[in-house]
This record gives sequence, C-alpha cells and structure tokens, in this order.
Amino acid sequence: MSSGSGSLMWFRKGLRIHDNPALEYASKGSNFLYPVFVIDPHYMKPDREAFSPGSSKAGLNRIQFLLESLRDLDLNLKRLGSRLLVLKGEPSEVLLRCLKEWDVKKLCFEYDTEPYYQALDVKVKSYASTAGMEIYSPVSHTLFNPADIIRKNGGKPPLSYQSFLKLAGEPSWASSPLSITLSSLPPVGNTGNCNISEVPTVEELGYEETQQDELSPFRGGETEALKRLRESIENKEWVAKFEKPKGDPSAFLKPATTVLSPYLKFGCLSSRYFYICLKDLYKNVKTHTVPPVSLAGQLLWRDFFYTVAFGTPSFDRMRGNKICKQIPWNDDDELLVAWREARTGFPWIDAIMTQLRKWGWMHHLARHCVACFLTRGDLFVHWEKGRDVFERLLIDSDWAINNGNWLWLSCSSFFYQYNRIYSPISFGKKYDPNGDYIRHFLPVLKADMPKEYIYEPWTAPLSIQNKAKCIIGRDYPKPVVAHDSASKDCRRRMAEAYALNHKMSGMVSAEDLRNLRRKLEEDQKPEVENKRQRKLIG
DNA sequence: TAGTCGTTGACCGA
DNA sequence: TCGGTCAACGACTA
Repeated sequence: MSSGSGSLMWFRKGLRIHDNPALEYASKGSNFLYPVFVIDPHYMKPDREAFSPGSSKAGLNRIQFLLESLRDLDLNLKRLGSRLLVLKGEPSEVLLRCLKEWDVKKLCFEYDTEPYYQALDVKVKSYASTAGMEIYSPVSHTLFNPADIIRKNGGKPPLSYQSFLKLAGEPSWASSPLSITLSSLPPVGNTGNCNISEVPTVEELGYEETQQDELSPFRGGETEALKRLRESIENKEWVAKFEKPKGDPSAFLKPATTVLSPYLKFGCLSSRYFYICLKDLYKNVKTHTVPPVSLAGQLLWRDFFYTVAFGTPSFDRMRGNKICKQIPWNDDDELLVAWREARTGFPWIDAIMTQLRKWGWMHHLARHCVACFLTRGDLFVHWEKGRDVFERLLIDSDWAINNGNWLWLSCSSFFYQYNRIYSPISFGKKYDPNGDYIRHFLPVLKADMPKEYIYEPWTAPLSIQNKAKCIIGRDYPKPVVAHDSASKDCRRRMAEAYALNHKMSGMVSAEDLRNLRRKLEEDQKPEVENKRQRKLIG
C-alpha cells in the first residue's frame, strides 16, 4: 500500500490534460494518482433492438468517438508517467469499490450539471466524505458556473441570450493565465484486486464489424481537438469575420463551422482555453464579429443552455417544465420513423438525416431545418421524439444544448415566432442550387435528376424520372405531407395551443391538452373530407 | 405597462 | 441584395 497520499482522478467528461483543474489538484502533493474512467455497460453494450447500430443510449459513431478520446487520453497520461485505469460496471458501484480498496485521500472530478451526474455524484460524494476523503469538484466544463449566474439573477435562470450575457459579463478566470500544460504526474498506485483493462475496441464491446458505407469523418481525442482548434484559429480573418447564420449548411467537403462541438461535449477541448484563444485573436485584429453570431458567441450559447438547463426542473420534458409551452403534439410514429429513416420524400430533409446517421454531425442550420420540419413546421410530432433521435445519433449530443435547441426550434421555449417556418424545398436551394449535398448523401438522386427537380423530385415528369432511373414512389418515396397545407395546418395548431397556454397562464393540464387535440382534429375533419371528395371526383 | 428587441423564414417587388 | 409584409410571439427593461 502507498504512504497515504493517494488521489483518485475520476474522468467522465473533461477527457483532457490541458486546463484540467481537477487533474492538476489531484496530482499536486500526491505520491500516487489513480486516473479512472468507468465504462458503463448501459451506455456501451450493443443493443440489437435499437433503431441504429449502437447501445441503448448511444449510436456507434459516438461510442467510437468516446473510445478514441479515451485512447488518446491514455496516451497523453502515459507521456506524463501515468496511464488511464479503465474499469467496467455501474459507475457509482465501481467507484465506491475503488475508494474502499485503494488508499485514496483525495477524490477529484470535474463538476457536472447534468441530472444524471448530479444524482451519481451525490452517492459518491456522500461515501467519500463519510470516509474522511477530501473532495475536489471544480467547474471547468463551462465558461461560467451556472449556479453563479442563477444566483445573480435572483434564483432564476435568464431566459434570453442577451440577459444571460449581461449577467455573465467576462469570466473571472479570464484575467489570469490558465494552466495549459502539465510536466509530469505521480505514478499509479497499487490497484489491488480491481479488474483494470485497456481502453476496449468496439469489437471487444461486442459490435460486429460495421457494415456502414460511410463513417463519421471526425476522430475523437484531445490531440485531434487541439489540432482542429489550431487549424481553425490559424485563419484569423475567417475567425474575425465568423457569423454563424451566414454559414452554408450544405457544405460537407469543408464544413462551414469549426466542428469542435464533439470535442467540447466530451471535454477533449476546454471551452475556456478555446475562449482565451479567441479573445487573444480578437485583440490582434482590427474588427471582429460579436455575440451572438461570433465564434466566442457560440461558446456563450453553450453556457446559456447549460445555465437554463441547470436551473429548470424537467428541462428535458414538456410536462412539468415551467418554461415549456404545452402543445398537443401528435403521436404519429409513422411520420416519426419516416423522418428518422430519411424517407420523408423531401430530399433536403432526407439528406440531412442521412448525414446525421452516417457522420453523427450536421451543420447547425441543417439541424434547424429537420427539427422544424418534424415539429411545428410540417409533421407536428413531439419534440421529445426528435430530441431522442438526435441524442442517440449526434457525436456532439449534449444534454443541455440538445434539449435547449429542441425547445427552441419547436417554439416551446426561448423562441416563439412560429410563423417562421423553414421550407424543406427552398431553404436548401438558396445555398446549393445544384443539389450537390443531396446527391452526395442520397445516391438514388445522384445520377441524372436535373437540378430543377432535385429538391422536389415528385414534380418531375415521368419521362425525366425514367431517365434519372429514379421513379418517385418506387426508388425514392413520395413526400409524406404537402408542405404548403401541412405548414399552414401547423401554424393553426400552434396558434390554438399558444392561445390555450395564454388563457391558462401556462397551467395547462393533460386534460386541457386532450381537449384541444380533439378540437383540432374535429376542425380538420371537413378538410380531410373535402380532400377525399376531391380525390373521388378527380 | 408600454415599448423594444430577438442567432440565422418565405416571399415579393424593386 | 435590399426592404417590406406576413402575423404577431414573449422576455426583458425603462
């Protein structure tokens, strides 16, 4: 056994060496260091029932990304004279066993605001403090401590970005230099009988060799994150002029953004280090863009959603969520599946959903289009269902940000102008009139579908469809809805739902919603009947 | 309480 | 490429 100054560094997110205050503190004055990552089978083991390759919680792309990040972390720890100790099992059980068996005086881990970790940390902290261990759990995943912002705002999270900015100001740590490098780490202590393994491969986790024809082009890990960051900020002019809404969602050979989000999600890249790099760059250019559209503004968006998510009970649900409009979304699994499986018949939408499936990433505006289409724009399917699909398939899916954006896009919170609907036809066309993005992700439309019809192939004359070897309804689906009438109907439903929320001052009961759903369906009946009649006559 | 403003809509006409 | 219109929301602020 060690001399009694061992520390356990528990990695969860924060899979990095640079700007890692928990790791730094754990190594300071310790004779031994136990750098631990616990693989939770619930998160990792194959689930054959799931709608895509992966576990019950995560798609294979993100599992792969996490494993790559862990391998990189292990390598970086080895360079400093340590290594990553990988253990398997239910995280709190595994950790408690380690704390009991090893000689640990200090337990260090990055603070996490997600409900999952909040609950987990209560268990672990309670054991560690009873056992007389020192616990160090600093906030280093975000620029600000969400609790500080909420306190400053009188106990409530700010609900607009601008008010968040005002409350937040400049982060307190930004005036002093961050600890970016570590020169060495204490050796790993005696691990006794604990079953330590190397970072597994996906095959070792039980996945078969993947059949997918196109894999995510993004590799995980701190090394890759820092390389990507360097490459992005090398182009000073590009950073200084960056305006998020002006990015091209159809750019896939060279994405219009940094694609640093997956690295921020797992903490392979410190958001604080990224922020400091941007501030340094801004100092050295004549002019630069500002929040909300600037690159620094994107990091602040992340903090905004973290803050609201932390301060809002049931943030990830409609019911019981005080900031969420109660809307009678329909429960149509057929439409959901068509959307999820890229079979809506709208090539722009289906190409984006295919990119999501294959790459685990797509441009922010592309996410807007498909989220709007699924919910308030066309299909009127519950945002929680779309959220689940994103949560599974995105390599950067982040609890606070993903839920926040679905609340936003579905006009359930933050954003309320439900008349502004993205067209599944004309929005993409603005950026990519030739349809190169569609042709890449939907090979069935690649060959000879003329650009005049690539966004609306069902309008192509049969002769053209024949020539393009793509018959609509056979080789590629007919559109699941008519956008013009569907979006009009969505607007009507949203107006009714808003009126109900207004009338009830937000206290809409389940029964109120049921009644409204019934009313909306009855209002629609004559229209459906008319359509049927027209069909009969036609 | 009234007025301002809001990360990124579509469409039309100039 | 621009500005106006569509129809009209809620958070925040003075």
